[in-house]
Amino acid sequence: MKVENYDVKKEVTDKYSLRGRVFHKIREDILSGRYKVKEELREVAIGEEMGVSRTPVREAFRQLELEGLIRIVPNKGAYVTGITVKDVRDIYMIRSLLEGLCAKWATEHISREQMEEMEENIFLSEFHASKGHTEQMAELDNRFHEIMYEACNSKMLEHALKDYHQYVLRVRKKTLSTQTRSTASNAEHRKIMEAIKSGDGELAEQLANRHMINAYENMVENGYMEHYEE
Amino acid sequence: MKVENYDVKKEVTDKYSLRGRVFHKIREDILSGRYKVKEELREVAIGEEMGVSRTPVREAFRQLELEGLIRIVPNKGAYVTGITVKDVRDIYMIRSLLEGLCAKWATEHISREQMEEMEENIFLSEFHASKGHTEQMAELDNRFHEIMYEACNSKMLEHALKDYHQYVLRVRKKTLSTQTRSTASNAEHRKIMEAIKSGDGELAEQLANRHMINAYENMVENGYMEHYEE
DNA sequence: CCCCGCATAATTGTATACAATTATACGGGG
DNA sequence: CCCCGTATAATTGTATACAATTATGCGGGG
Repeated sequence: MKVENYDVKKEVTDKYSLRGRVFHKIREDILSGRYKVKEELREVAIGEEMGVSRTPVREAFRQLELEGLIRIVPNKGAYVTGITVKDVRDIYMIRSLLEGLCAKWATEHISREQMEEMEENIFLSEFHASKGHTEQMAELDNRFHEIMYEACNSKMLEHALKDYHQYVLRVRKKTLSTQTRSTASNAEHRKIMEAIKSGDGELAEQLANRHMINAYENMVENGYMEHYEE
Repeated sequence: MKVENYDVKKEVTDKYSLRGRVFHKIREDILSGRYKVKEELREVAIGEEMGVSRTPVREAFRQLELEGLIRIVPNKGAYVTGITVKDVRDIYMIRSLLEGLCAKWATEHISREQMEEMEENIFLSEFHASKGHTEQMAELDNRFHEIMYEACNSKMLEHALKDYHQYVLRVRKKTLSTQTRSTASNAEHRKIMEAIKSGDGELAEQLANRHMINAYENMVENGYMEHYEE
């Protein structure tokens, strides 16, 4: 039998099975903060809430554990994981390197459509920034990075970066609501885009690199790290 | 209720539940090559072989999917994933950056015991290399990297690197069996160790960086990439 | 001969029942 | 009053039953 679309690391896209729906719902609830850190998730409770049995809930748990959102203790239960201040720092350092690599590869492989979407993204970002539309700005910021992840032409790198991106998303909206940072962020996005467009991979790498460091330092300076533990 | 050992991303260590045993068994069978790439894994067959029902097998599947060893197609089945030539290349490029970062951080955080194990590891590697003990050499090579992962003092980075390491392990033994490469590899390990010991993080980073590139180029030159698809 | 449609078999998805383990409550001894 | 053991309840782990989906094989029409 033949299987197409052979991703090495496949994300959970099965939104239409019960397990898939449970997975995405719990994930949403964790990221949105409905479930607090270290809160215990009970299979029956979640199953009843969604009108399903424990079976799909348990399977969703197994996946959420490997996604890093919960931790399962055998014979005990499933607990929402916390991200420590150090974890966030480490992630940004790792991302700094990988986003740089991604920008370099994107320079070599970006398609016409992707380039257009990126330019459009920056145009819209600057527009919404001038209007103070924080919601759209956060959305566009996420999308900018995702375009780059997709453009780098590497399933492995794309998956890794989306993973980390998702991870720190719990606090990202707060960070971007700072007017000054979002303006600076937009300017950095524009420079990265221009470097990619001009075909200067080395420059794109350096800029993307620096972009992450700046974002991290801004978080620290503004005390956003206090949202995390330890 | 309190939960200790709060890893953000937890690996599957539950070896004593049925599901845990199934997980590790299937993983072994995939890595050892018993199951071929694209082979379909049937829940009942594996369950019968291990004398368990489908339930623990299914849960093990969900975890193996996110580990990237199998791919589950909804309502169809579970298939052993292949790694393409490009995937391997991408992983080595990513690892090059991350191993560098890891070496730099290890320089700052390595403990006395870890340093001793690392020196011992290199001593033993050189010994077994001179005797041509390929099995032990592969084991020690893996362990060298794991010591560094543990020494970097970052759960996030350690997890990511172990992940990638695991990933390319399917073909690693073959690579190391080349006498010349293993000698070169040992020399590189020694230099990395010495840089860490002397506290030169920048140098350790560069060496670890280069070490990965060399390992990759050696694979290509010796045609080991042909074990992969595409 | 090939292609299509339908019946049947095989396989996965989910629900439920029961077993094993762990948490909780209560009561007696110190 | 506290500590501890035991009984009970709650929760997770596994097996099984059934539903839904997909693969397979066969016969008829072209």
